[in-house]
Amino acid sequence: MPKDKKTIKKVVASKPKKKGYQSVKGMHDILPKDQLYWDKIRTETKNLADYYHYGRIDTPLVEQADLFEKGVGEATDIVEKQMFVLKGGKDKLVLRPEGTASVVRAYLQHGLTHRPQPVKLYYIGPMFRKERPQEGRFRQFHQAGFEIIGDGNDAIYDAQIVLSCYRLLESLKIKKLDIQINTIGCKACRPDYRRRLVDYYKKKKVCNNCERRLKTNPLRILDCKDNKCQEFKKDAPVILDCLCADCKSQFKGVLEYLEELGLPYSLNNYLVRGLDYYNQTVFEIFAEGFDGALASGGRYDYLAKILGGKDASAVGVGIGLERVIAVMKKNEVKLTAKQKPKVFFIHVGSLAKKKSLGLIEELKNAGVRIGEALGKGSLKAQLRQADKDEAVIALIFGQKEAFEKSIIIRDLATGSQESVLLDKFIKEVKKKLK
RNA sequence: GUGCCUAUAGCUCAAGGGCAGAGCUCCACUCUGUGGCAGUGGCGAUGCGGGUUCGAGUCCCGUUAGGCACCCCA
Repeated sequence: MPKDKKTIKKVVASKPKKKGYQSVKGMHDILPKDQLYWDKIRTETKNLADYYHYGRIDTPLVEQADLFEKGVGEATDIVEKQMFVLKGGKDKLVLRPEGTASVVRAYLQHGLTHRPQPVKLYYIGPMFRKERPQEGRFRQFHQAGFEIIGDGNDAIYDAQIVLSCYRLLESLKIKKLDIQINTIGCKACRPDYRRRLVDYYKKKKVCNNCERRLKTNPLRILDCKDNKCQEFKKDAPVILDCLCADCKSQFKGVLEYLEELGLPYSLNNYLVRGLDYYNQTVFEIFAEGFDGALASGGRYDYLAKILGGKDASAVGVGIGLERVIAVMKKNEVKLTAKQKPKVFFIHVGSLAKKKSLGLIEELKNAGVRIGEALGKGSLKAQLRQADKDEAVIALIFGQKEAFEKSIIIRDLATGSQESVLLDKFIKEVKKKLK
């Protein structure tokens, strides 16, 4: 009986269980089409790192939760609620939410403290934070990072980190870069500033969020978006007035180096960072095409000590690669795609098909890159493919050719073709390509 | 984590509660060993699970994913 077509379809379709799997929230596949961007980023990062002598370091994706709780800060959102905690086992393990703590851990663990200081390292890899995803913010995302560890808090290292990051973004054709920079003082002077800030804001009617920030992280009040809070900001104490002599001269030094380099920076006394380990220099880099920061970093002189190691001043930066790619796409940065092969191999018939893999090997050994559609049966389909791939010449190898030990070389633009013997066809192909 | 918006074919988009459609892509044929162009045909979808209804892509609830604004951050 011709029952309703739709009903039949539904019954059939619903039989084989569910529809299928999809990648989990905030985690994405990177398809071949997008690998162009990633290749570009990887090569530019490596080139720059080689030039400035950063050694590559890869640390595990999984670390002790402790490392970040101590390092990044117990009260930060990242640690408090954004870490992926692994179930099972007696240790509390987490997927790393950022790179710096791991790098410092490795620095201490492997005695890099006994290498010539400073130790300069770079990394590139995935990080994990359990946030609500939106554009430029994912649960698995990638960062490239540069770190300079050891040898005191010389301002020239801060400048070199900013420079490295800036040049990398430049090499990726990201335009209208804006470096925002600030200092947040040190153990000696920050508490003083913090106190003055709290005293000031305690008397104001700040928004609910800032009410909370007042207790957890008062410096954060400074970048509140609430209108009233913005107003209060005008008369709020300024960090620069509270700096100790060392912090003052350190910051001055950083700015002087940046000026010497001609890097365009703007002073932003309201810039603070969310991670606890920062001190003195903090900076973020912005570009047209994305609202948030593309990269951010700063000095973290206390981290090594916090992690139980010896004192080691350090400065570093992390670059959000998905954000970089978002900007590259908006700027329509052109990437040179891998050149398509100009020669296309076509087989006809089973005998020829049998010999085709071997022939292609010969061409490969001779350095001729080749396109093919070996699984397709008809000559027509293969030629159509050759056309789509924008091949210049086609090599047609059929039953007859297999017997005669020859092959047809066809010029795809003109349609003219000739048969040549197999022992000299490679030479002919190379001649045609010139 | 909070609030709001969205979800139809591989892609871009249609369909007043009443037969799920188009363009592009892909595949095939016209042309059985010769491509592009053209013509013809084909594959292929209402994210998932419930509910209301004679009838749901359309209305309601839940869920998953995406986006926006927060929070926060790369």
